[in-house]
Amino acid sequence: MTKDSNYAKTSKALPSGDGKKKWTTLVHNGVTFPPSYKPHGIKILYKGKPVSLSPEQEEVATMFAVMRETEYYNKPKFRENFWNDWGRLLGKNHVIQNLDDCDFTPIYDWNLKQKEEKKGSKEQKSKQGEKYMWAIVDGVKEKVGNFKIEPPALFRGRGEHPKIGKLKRRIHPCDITLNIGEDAPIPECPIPGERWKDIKHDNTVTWLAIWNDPINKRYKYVSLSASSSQKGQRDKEKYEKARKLKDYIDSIRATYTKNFTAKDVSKRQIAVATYLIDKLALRAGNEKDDDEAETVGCCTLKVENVECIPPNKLKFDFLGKDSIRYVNTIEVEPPVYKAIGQFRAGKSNSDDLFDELDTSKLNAHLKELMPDLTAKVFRTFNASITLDVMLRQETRDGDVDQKVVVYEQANKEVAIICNHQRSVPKSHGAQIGRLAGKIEQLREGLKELKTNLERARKGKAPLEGADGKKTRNITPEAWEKKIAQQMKKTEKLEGDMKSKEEFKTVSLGTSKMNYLDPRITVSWCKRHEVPIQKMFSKTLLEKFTWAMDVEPDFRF
DNA sequence: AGGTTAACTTAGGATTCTAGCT
DNA sequence: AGCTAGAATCCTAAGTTAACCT
Repeated sequence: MTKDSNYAKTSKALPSGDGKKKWTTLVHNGVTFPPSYKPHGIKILYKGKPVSLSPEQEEVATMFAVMRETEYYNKPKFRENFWNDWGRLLGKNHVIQNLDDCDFTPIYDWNLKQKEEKKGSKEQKSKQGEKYMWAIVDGVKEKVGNFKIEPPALFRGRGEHPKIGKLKRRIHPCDITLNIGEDAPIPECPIPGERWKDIKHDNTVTWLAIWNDPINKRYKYVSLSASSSQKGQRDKEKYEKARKLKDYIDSIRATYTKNFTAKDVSKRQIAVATYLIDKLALRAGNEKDDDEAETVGCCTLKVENVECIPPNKLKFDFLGKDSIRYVNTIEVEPPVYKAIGQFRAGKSNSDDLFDELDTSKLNAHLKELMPDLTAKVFRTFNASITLDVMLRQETRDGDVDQKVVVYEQANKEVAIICNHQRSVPKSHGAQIGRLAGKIEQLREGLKELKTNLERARKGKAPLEGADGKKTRNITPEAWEKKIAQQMKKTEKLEGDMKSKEEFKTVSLGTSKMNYLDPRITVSWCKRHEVPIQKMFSKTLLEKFTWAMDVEPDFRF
């Protein structure tokens, strides 16, 4: 027992997850910290003249300088917030009086060169930190997820976040509370002369370390990796709950359909909101503070986010999680159309569509329909059932690659339902260009082949190739075969190009990682003799170990 | 009843790795 | 062998949920 630690006893925890016991023994080595700042001494220019900076001022200037090629750099809010924090470090009487007269090019160039040099000498990928990588939970060695404490940086919030560009200060051991087994040795603080904030022994929670985020008023946690049995267990429970929804969904749908026309507005709003969450896989939509980006989910939809298009279509247009835009026009049952019209009536654009509703009321209602049901369960359900049904319907006998295409098609459908997007890859334009070029080349080649076919039919020798090479003298049938091959090749490339264009903003990974019950994929692989390695990367295989022994006839 | 806090899941972008090409 | 596109992994922001507080 190490109850004689020098650390203050923490007062009883407030809400702590579900309060259930998460482990019996827990041993780990704490966390690591980024290296302290090494000043480079490169001077920036102010109104064209070099300026010396203190190491602290230089560190923050460097964070800004290296972001020159990012979208953030020219955002007024980003510059304003950065200048606020950096200006404070410079002090009121500093030579530098405004940001726009600063030229960070010397530091930017220095950084480019550093990166180049690092690439050249790809040494030191040493396994330092190896000991931090593992925890022992109930006697089992498990991987730790994120034992590296976040380095200081300029805050990169998504979308129009009011705090972008603010300095996220360095985290020290005195910010970190560790959670560890009572009998485990307390990890030595990795920074000499410093000490942890606190040590806890709370086995009702899963985190190993916690600190307060300096930018937003929220906690950051260190916990086990997704491959741990603890996380695996939770993951399985999540999918089991979503499967349970299958038994209730018909009655839930009947209930909300009936309530589309309820007299009570609140009841009607709950019905329509539940419908949207079910049909469109919308997120619940919690209230957000003024110091966050303005995004919405179902319960926080504004009047301006939903347009009624006669006779019975709704157009949704809003910024959701991560400020990703959701645009979708759907046809709805007339009672839904009518209800939405009623909710919009007499309000201004920025008013709440569901003024009688919030996530706690909604979830409270869902719990009456099915034990432990919450809004997010519908997303999991929708995604997984879609994959299960599509794979059963679409998979044909054939080669593995064709089956994988079917899977990706289903995966893509899910990603679209869930609105999982990515930004267009930088090289997308070039890639499309290259494909188009190849297709053009093939078409030219095709012309030549056709000419030669005609000539062969007339008994003439083939033309000299465009590349100046002599072409063999072959039969018309052989030319026809070549032409058919070439056309197939062209069609394939055209297909590639079309799907590349279609997929350019669709992100498949998020649903695979978080929404698709891995047992659907594993059982499908077993039924169709597709190696599971083809579907899951190494880390996903580790995350989904709990699903690997599923029966081939598993249905979600 | 509504606000706050805590804990855990989900998310896209950045960075790093790797396989399949010249 | 060296390059590079795309995949994999890393990073950390931004959601959801429920219990507690007032």
